[in-house]
Amino acid sequence: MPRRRWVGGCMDGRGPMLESRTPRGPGTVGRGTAMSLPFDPQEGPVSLHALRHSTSHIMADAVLRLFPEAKVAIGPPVDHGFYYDFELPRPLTEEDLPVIEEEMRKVLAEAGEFICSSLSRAEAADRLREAGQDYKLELLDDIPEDEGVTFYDHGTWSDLCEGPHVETADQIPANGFKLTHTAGAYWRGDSDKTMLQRIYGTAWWNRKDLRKYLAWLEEVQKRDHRKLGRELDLFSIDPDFGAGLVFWHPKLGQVRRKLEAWWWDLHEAAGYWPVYTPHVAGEQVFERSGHLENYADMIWAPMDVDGRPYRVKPMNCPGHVSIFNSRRHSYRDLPLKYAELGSVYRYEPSGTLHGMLRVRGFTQDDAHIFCTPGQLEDELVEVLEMVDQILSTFGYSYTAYLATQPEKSMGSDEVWEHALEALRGAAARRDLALEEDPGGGVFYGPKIDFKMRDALGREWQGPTVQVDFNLPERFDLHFNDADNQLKRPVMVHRAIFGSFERFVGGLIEHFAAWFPIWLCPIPAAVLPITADQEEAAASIARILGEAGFRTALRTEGPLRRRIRECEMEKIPYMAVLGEREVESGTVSLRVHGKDGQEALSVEDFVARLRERRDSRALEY
RNA sequence: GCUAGCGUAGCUCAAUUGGUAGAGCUUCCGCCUUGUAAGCGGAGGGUUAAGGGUUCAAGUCCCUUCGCUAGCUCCA
Repeated sequence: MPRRRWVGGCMDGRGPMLESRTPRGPGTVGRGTAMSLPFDPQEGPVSLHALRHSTSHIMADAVLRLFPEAKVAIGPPVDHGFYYDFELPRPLTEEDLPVIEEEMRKVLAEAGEFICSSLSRAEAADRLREAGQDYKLELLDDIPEDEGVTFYDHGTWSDLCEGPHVETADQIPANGFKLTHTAGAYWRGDSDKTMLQRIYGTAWWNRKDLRKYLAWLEEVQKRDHRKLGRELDLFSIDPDFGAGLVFWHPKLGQVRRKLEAWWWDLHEAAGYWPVYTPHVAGEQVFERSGHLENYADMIWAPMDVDGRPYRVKPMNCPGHVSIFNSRRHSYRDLPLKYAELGSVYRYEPSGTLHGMLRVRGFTQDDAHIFCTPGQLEDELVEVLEMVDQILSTFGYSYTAYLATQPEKSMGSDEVWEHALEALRGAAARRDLALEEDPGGGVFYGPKIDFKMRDALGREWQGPTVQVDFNLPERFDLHFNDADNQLKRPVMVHRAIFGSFERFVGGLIEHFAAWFPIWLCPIPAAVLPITADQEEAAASIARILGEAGFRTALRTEGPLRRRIRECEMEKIPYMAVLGEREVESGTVSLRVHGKDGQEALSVEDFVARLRERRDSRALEY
């Protein structure tokens, strides 16, 4: 939640944040991906937050002038801007936005001061009823009896609102805001309630900041993994096969292979064992696991095999549990760590699908740790270590959130306490700061979720480490302890990439598809200037290929054109070969993102590629 | 799933008030022999997402289905 700072106006408005709820929202680029834009800490003398909130009032005023019969709902500030929800006589189109903006400038010219006033509930209700503002009346009803009711007025506009706002309309720059898009939004975020029309806008202290933000948005669009995926032939989705099912094309397949190989290396070194489990299972498995009961909506419909219902797996855990349960375990066996790149299928509503980021079939980098309660903390330390190693390799910074016991949960308080202690203890040993998310845990156990920040400052849902009390109970897991008593093992569920689809989709945007050498599908191109250098070029390409670097040998067409083509294909290294180079046994190296060229020997070129690859360097 | 919008060649886009589809790039074939982000010429390519309807006539209007986009709800 963005920090709220008081700015001007009066202090009456201490009620619930009528309009300032929704930390999620707008800034979300690419829906449903759990990304949200960072809140810009750069604030002027008056809070940007207040500026945006006030701009949303100005917009509501303008909309009511254009549509006098409109009803208003809520209009909070959000990351980078604001929105306001309306019930309108007709659907809005893109063409309406400039018209509303124009009207806003007129409102701005006459708005004057933002005045806050405290009203009695009766007065407030009268005022809203008179205005026919039913949604606001509903909000009024929800304000607790012991809290004050405030209105914010400017010009002829009056709105039930907690504030805070700017002091006068003069503080809102006429060239610092822009309406960006419209969308549907349920009243109170409830899919059973009316669908309202939401208008999103962005607002800044000046034109320069606005332009900077718009340029940033443009960059976001340029990096959209769907756009790059098409342009660079990375992946596709074929409606004949089904929405939300991803085809990894050769170049992206190569990226994934490298990730997988590295992932397995790390896991083997950490004592995980690879396991493989079936993609379908008799329905009773998911009945017993509780998935059918708790996640019925996301499990694909059953298929009939010999008169018995089978399901495509939505999770890998029951499979790993089955392996664990296939024999008796001594405490000496523990911890047991099973790892699988497990493909799962989940039904996601059609409207939520989004490129590789939100799909219906995906592969998790899944692993389950079965251990004794006493081993839990050590195991968690190791997981946190691996999380850090993996995320920092890509240059992601991250924040960790500890989700504690929710109201509805299973397992004794004692068990929860032990697990939380282990999570906290592990974090402390790693010097990992934990943001608390009280009550945010899943019903079956506490967890640490990571949010990672990408090159554009956007937040993505990252790794997760969850302690699970549910499955060991449901599948009656046990091990024989040193005192010859059968005991319940603790089960830890963890994924670091999350899913390859989402993670790699994110990587495409994070790197703008300029993958580091160790992942880059085609790290180098060799370009002979004329046919006379073709033979030498082919030999260099062969040397690079033997060293493990896929290399493009491009001989057709003018050099300038080939360079352009390689640049557009995002090949970071281009070795140009002319008469001079062949004579001296060098290449003229053109490196993406660097000006000019450097001459170096073929050996040095290979050495440089090796160094970048083996160190998993982020720079070329 | 919901609200709104969209679906024209492999890609990016055109097609006056309904009058039977056009460009650039890509691809292919020639020519050009290239010094650091587009050399020149020619050719090929579309049952306008699919199906149905209105009309003398539908890319354009209506309906259904599929898919996509912005959000909402939900999620790895």
